[in-house]
This record gives sequence, structure tokens and C-alpha cells, in this order.
Amino acid sequence: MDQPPKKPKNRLSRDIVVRKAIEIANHDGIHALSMRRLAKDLGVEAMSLYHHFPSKEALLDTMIDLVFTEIVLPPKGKWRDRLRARAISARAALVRHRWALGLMESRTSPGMVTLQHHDAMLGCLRRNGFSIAAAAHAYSLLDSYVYGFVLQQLNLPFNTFEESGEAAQSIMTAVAAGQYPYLVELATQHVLLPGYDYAKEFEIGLDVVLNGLEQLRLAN
Amino acid sequence: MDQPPKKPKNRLSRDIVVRKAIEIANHDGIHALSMRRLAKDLGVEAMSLYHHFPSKEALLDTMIDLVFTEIVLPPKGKWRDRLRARAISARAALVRHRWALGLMESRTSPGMVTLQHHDAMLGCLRRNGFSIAAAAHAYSLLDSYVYGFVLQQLNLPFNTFEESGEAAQSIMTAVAAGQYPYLVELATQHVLLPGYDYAKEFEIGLDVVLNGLEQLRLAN
DNA sequence: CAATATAGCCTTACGTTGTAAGATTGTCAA
DNA sequence: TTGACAATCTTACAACGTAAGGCTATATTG
Repeated sequence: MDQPPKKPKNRLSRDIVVRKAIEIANHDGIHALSMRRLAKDLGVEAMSLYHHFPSKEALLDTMIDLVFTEIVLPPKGKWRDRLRARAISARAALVRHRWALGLMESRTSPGMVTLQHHDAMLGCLRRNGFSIAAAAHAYSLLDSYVYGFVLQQLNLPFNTFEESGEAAQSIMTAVAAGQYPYLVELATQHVLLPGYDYAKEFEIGLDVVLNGLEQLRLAN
Repeated sequence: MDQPPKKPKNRLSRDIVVRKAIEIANHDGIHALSMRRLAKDLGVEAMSLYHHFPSKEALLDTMIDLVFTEIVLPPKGKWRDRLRARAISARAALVRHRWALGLMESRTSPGMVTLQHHDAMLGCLRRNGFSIAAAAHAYSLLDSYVYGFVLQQLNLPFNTFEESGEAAQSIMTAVAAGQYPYLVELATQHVLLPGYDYAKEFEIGLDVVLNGLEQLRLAN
């Protein structure tokens, strides 16, 4: 009845689990996140996780909700500045957690935090002269831009231009053959130039969108 | 040496395979698309598919490329009308194939068709008074809006409001408790009203974006 | 204090997945 | 007819999510 090094009893919790899951997804990609891998990183067996989450789906939902927690809507200030800050915050969060957008697509239930967030956004619009219809338009337009920009940023062709793959080879030959002249022009004379920052691209488009929102607001 | 019903020798081909794969994904969801299921629907064994595609990943890439084929950029007309038609065409294709957006995120190589498409878009801008920088901005803004709108449309909260689930229950109690007042307002007084069409929402935002592009064009 | 309940973790097992390796077959050329 | 080659099938394996139930340390109760 010897009692070997008594385990310190590091209990799990929903919070610890989901945080480690996000860590894995951020570090090794969402495909690397399996229940067994997650359990091992927590010093535990796979089935133990099911005492805290009914399924992997539920875990993924919780992860997304936690990402939305990182998106902040400033409570004070001019509506335009608040929406602008929130958009920038949202983009940052979604880029920090590259896996989040891809997960959103297949997720079913929005989650409390997400709903709360949407509600706050609509509130900001409604209390600043946007009619219900205009608020719907603005909400749709602004978030569409943010999500879409991130989606595009995450798999920009230029990311893969420098990659070494079999596919890259055939692409390069096509480029050399004079196909894609405008893509080449854009790459060589703009994107690949030193000092180019894609984040700036985001804010330029964002200001265009915000100008559009102002029109929507005034048009009633 | 009896020869039972001689098989008509329906040979496979990349095209037949990818088309059936899309059919399955459209009909039963992308999660239902396994190599075994796909093979069975083609009257074949799973491993036979690997003579036409090196991996499932390659198959998925090809599927996405085929979706992009459905996005048409009218070759003639005013640039604004062309871009508008393309955006509408793009949204239609991405909604027709709900799985495509979710796949884009994890895909690595763009594929010839996709690159060709991007190049045509840039060409339309460059040949209509957009500077390289302005073309980059416009390209980014327009596609971001389209992708983001579809992403949002595919998992709109309102889709799940009427669903019967455990999660829906807790949401409804929160709604009844007066949380999410602006979401409720939007739902009851706008979205859930007869005659509301989300497609119209898309075109409203699209025109705002196109107005913004015009500004970008004139500003240099 | 001892007895019992229970929450937290583990073991085992099943069906499904993508796909590696190699056998088998059907088709066409010589 | 023979041979070659391309297309298909058989078998097998490791990894996946997770159902069912067992074990054990801690908390609750008498």
C-alpha cells in the first residue's frame, strides 16, 4: 500500500479546458485540436473532458464565444468613433484566433456573449439616429466588411506566393507566361513594396464603410 | 468462368468525382462528404477516388475552384454595373454552395480559376481609372463585403430563433427577461415582418460600397 | 470519528474517418 | 495471344469523437 508521489489534484474546469483548447488552436491550428491531444496537454485522459463539456461541438461553441468576448465596443464617445474602434477590435480578435471565422460557419447556436454583443451594436445605432431599417443595413454592412476582410486576409494569394509547393510551381509558370498581369502588377508595384501594411488597407475600407453608414443615418 | 452481368464500365474522371462531391455537400452538408460516402454514391470503392485525386484536400480545393467558376464578371458595360453584377453573382454562388466559404478558410493554394478571376477583377478596375492603390482598396473592400455578407447570412441568429434546442430555451428566457431589447426590436418589427427579404439587404449595402468605390476612383 | 454519497477522472470499446500498400481486373497495343 | 498499363478493389492501420461503466479522492452526513 505504498503511496507514490501524491498527485497535487490539479482539478479541471470549463475555463481551464477552453483556454488550453484556444492555446492549441492558436499555436498548431484548429485541425490539431483533438480531444485526445487537448486532454494530454492538460495531463488528463480524453474522456475526462466530457465531464465539463457534453461534446466537442459545445467546446468549440464556447471557444468562439470567448473570442467574441475580446471584441470591445467603447461605451462612450461619438457613434462613429465607437463603431470604428469596435471594428478594429473585432478584426484584431479574429486575426489573433485564425480558426474562429472558419468555425463560425458551422456553428449553430450563437451563444450569450455573441448575442449580447450584437444587441449592444444595434443599441449604439438606434440611440444615434438610425431608424430600425437603417440600423439593420448598417449592422449588416459593417460586420460583413469586418468578417469578409478577415476571411480574405487569412488566405490572401500573396501569402502563398512565396510558399514552396507543387501547386506554387505551376502558378509561377503561369505568372511567367504573362497570365495574371494585373495580379503581378499589384504584387510587384504595391503589395510587395516595403512599407505596405495590410492593416492600413482595412482602415481605408473601414472609413469608406463608415461614410456610407453616415449616409444611411441621414437618409433616415 | 461465368460472366455475371457485365459491368458497363462507367469509368470515373476528375470531373465526375468533383461534381458528385459538390452534389453531396449541397444536399447533405459538407460534414456528410466522406470518401467512402462519395465512392458509394459513385458505385465504386473509396480507394478508387485516389487515382483521380491525391488526397481529400485536393478534392476540396477543386470543389472550391469549381464554385468560383460560377462567379461571372460581365465582360462589357460600365465598370460599376459590371462589378455590381459580379458581386450579386458571387453571393448567389456562395449561397448555393454553403460549404464553400467555410472551406476557403482552411484552403492553401488558390487554384487557377480563382487567380484568373481575381486578375479579371483587378483588370476591370485598372482599365477604368483606378490607380493601383485605389484598385487594391476597391478590390479588398468589395470582396470583403461579399464574403462577409454571405458568412453572416449563413448563420444569422434569426435562423436559430425558431429552432428547438436546449440552447434555444435559455436564449428565449433571456429574451423574455428583457435582455437583447434591440435584437428583439429588430426581429419583431423588421426582420420577421412579411415581405422582408435578406437579399435586398445585400444590394442596399452593395450600393453603398459601390458609391465608396466611386469616391476612391475619383480621389486618384 | 466513521459511513456514505458524489464529483472527477480513467479504462475499454465501437464505429467512422483518411489513406498507405499491394492485389486484381479491364482495356488496348503489339 | 501476349504483354503492359491504368483503373479499381481488398485489406489494414492509426486517429478521431464518444458511449458505458469502473475507480477513487474528496465532501457530506450521522
